[in-house]
Amino acid sequence: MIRLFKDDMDPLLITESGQCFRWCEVPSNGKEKVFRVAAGGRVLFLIRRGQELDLSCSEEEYDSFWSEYFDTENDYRSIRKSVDKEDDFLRKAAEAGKGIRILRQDPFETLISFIISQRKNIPAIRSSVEKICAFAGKRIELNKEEKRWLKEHAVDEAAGTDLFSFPSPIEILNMPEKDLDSCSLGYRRDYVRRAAEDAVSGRIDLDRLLSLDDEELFSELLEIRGVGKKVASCTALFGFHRLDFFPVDVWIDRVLKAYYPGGFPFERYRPFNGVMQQYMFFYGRGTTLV
DNA sequence: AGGCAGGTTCTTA
DNA sequence: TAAGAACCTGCC
Repeated sequence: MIRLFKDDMDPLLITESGQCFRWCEVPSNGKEKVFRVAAGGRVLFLIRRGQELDLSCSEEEYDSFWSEYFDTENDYRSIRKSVDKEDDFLRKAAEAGKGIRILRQDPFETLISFIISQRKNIPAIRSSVEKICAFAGKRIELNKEEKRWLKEHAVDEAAGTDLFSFPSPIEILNMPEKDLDSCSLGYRRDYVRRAAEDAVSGRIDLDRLLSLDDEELFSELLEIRGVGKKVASCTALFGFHRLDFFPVDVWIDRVLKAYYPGGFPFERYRPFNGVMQQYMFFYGRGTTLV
């Protein structure tokens, strides 16, 4: 199906944005880049043509799941427009990051993914996450229409096979020890297992966290082993869709030091500081900072 | 071959 | 309250 986006939507930038680890470009013999995302126990393939998106899903599935996942409620163009004209760096960053959206990802998947992310580079994070899915997730089968879509767009069949959902807490808990050991988690393994245990036992109640305000949510996330300020902010921003969180990692730290020695104007961009963070992260990583 | 990667925890002063 | 070391693993 085809969907027209009124504002920003670029699968390439989202794949590279660092907010998600299960987006990727898949090999295709066609002229256009084809992207794939696994989320919510489903898989979707996408091609962008300007403002248009060619999607492998049905209209019903789009309306019932992907539309919300893409956060179509928010107008990112207007958020970009709010950038201070005098702020040269942020203006350029927002222009370069046009197409990034903050996805509405699953809280548990986001929590585990960012626990894994500490002291790892992005390819290593992706690799660990995929291994966990393959060991403990449920296999995702494509239906006829989706297979036909792949054929029509000259996508290698392999891109649609051996796909797995991100496991639930109980599925992670049920993993044989040797399987979890094979996910290259290193010292993060115990954090992951413990978070899964606590989610199963109810010591961590993600549904309850949904109802908390930003400040309460943040302090509750910090209680989780292996979760510090950075991981808690990322989980709140990407997993709970709290758009005002502003995770500070090594890249953002460099940006802040180089361009905002007097401090970043958080008051100005409330409640969308997290969106600005994404632009700054993306642009800062792509540019060489002094 | 040794250092480092989207941090957090633990120890020490 | 703050600085410093240790931590798994893979990759250059």
